[in-house]
Amino acid sequence: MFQNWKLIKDSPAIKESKSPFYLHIRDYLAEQISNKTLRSSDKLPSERILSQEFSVTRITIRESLQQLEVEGLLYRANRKGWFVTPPRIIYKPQDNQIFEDYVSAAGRLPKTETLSIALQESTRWTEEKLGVTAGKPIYSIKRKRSIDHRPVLIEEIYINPEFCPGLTQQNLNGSLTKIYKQHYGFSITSFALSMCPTALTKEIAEALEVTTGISGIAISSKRFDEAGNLIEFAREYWLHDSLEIQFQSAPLK
Amino acid sequence: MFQNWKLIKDSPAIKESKSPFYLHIRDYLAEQISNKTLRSSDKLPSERILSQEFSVTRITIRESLQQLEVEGLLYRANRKGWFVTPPRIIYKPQDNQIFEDYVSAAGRLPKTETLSIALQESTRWTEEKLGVTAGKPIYSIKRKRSIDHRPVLIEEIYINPEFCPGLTQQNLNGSLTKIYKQHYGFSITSFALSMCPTALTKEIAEALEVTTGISGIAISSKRFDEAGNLIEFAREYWLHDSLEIQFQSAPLK
DNA sequence: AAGTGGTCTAGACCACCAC
DNA sequence: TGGTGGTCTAGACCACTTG
Repeated sequence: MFQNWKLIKDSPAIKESKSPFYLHIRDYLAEQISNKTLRSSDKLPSERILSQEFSVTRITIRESLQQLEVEGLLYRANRKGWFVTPPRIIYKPQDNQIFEDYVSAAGRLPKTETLSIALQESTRWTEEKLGVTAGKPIYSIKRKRSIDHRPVLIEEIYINPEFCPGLTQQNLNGSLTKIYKQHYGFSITSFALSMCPTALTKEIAEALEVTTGISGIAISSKRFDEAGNLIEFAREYWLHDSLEIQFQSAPLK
Repeated sequence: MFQNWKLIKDSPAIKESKSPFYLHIRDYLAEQISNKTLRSSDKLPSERILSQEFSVTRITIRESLQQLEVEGLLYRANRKGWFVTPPRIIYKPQDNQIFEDYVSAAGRLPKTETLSIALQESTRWTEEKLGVTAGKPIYSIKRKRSIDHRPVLIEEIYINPEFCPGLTQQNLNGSLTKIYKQHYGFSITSFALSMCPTALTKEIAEALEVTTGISGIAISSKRFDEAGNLIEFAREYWLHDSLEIQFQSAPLK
């Protein structure tokens, strides 16, 4: 499979191209992905093998791999190796769609796993975000969501228990929106989002089984019911390579 | 200013912390930014100076700096050095606001510079995106936009000349929307956007005076007039550290 | 001309993972 | 236990920027 990977560093074509050799390796690997020699989720040979193949040091091959990581073509599972990134999922904020639904609609397999749930005292920070008096209890939920068995986001949700007492009794490995509707009789009808490229912290990266410090997208949201009550404040941390955000203005009048 | 930057690698606190030393340096520098010892747009000492200060090799200090770059706290101007990143600008796609307006409204200085403009033959790619028959002429414009004298995005715009003949005669260092309105009598009333984290190519990075391959946000858009005509197709490449995207659902009924 | 970041070599030891 | 990626040392030469 990885035979005949030859890219000659001292060949005239490369010497006169002026771009550094690690970018030639990058192009070479990108081509393998593009022509499907390397397919979605394939594991690459180890860094040491690759550095032998291309006759460079590990530092150089790592620059090529990191470049492809930034581009979203490759990812690494912490200490497990390098893999070809699966296609991005399309996220349409204005549709206010449920994760399970839009992932399934794309022909992929969604999964939500609850990492922790607690009824804890509101801090000054959650007080500010959620509008609950400091010291009062709020629900704090942490979940991990995967697509085709690859973890793609961690979310932290803070919920005002006034609107959904006994929430901890529910099965939270699905849509909160549905639980609100079925068990508490209200709907989420409006929301505000903020999306920001950031780096994934150690804690988030470990939960997603990726290397600390790679880039991600942080999405903060506030969600309201019909009456305008602020029900929850949430933060999602997505792998940067898993997401494409689409937006359309209101249709023509 | 950079005196007394001491962080002792072999101190017990750091040794027992388990995290790699380059992250301690990262934390140290992040703290200097947070407490305003290092301020927006300040230049850092050179990598060699920093590596002496912290008693590590350049490779290690570069890992710290690159980490802060991914987080958006530092940026580097190509071969000029490392600088503290200015605050992000907030971008609200649904407002369909003009760059000059939302940057000014944030108390910052916008600037648009036209890099090139041409009436060229439509390719298969632009044909597909713009719906113009291949071989027919289309306007192709490339612009650079800055905030407070820092280039933050490059945009490539492809326009169907059927709706705005003689466009090249206009001053394009401002809002195209305004030109459409004033000179051609139509308005942009709907649009579709797609936003995607990517890496900046060599060409884009050079135009923005940053290092090739750093992460960015690619925003593709199609914009339509009142009658639903597709006027233009555009691609913007933003520095990832310059942008926060905000979105709000329709107000309550 | 001096200094900067960009690229690269040739090693090393470690923590962790799969077998 | 052997191999992986993660971290780090101690250098080097180059292209480019700044004075």
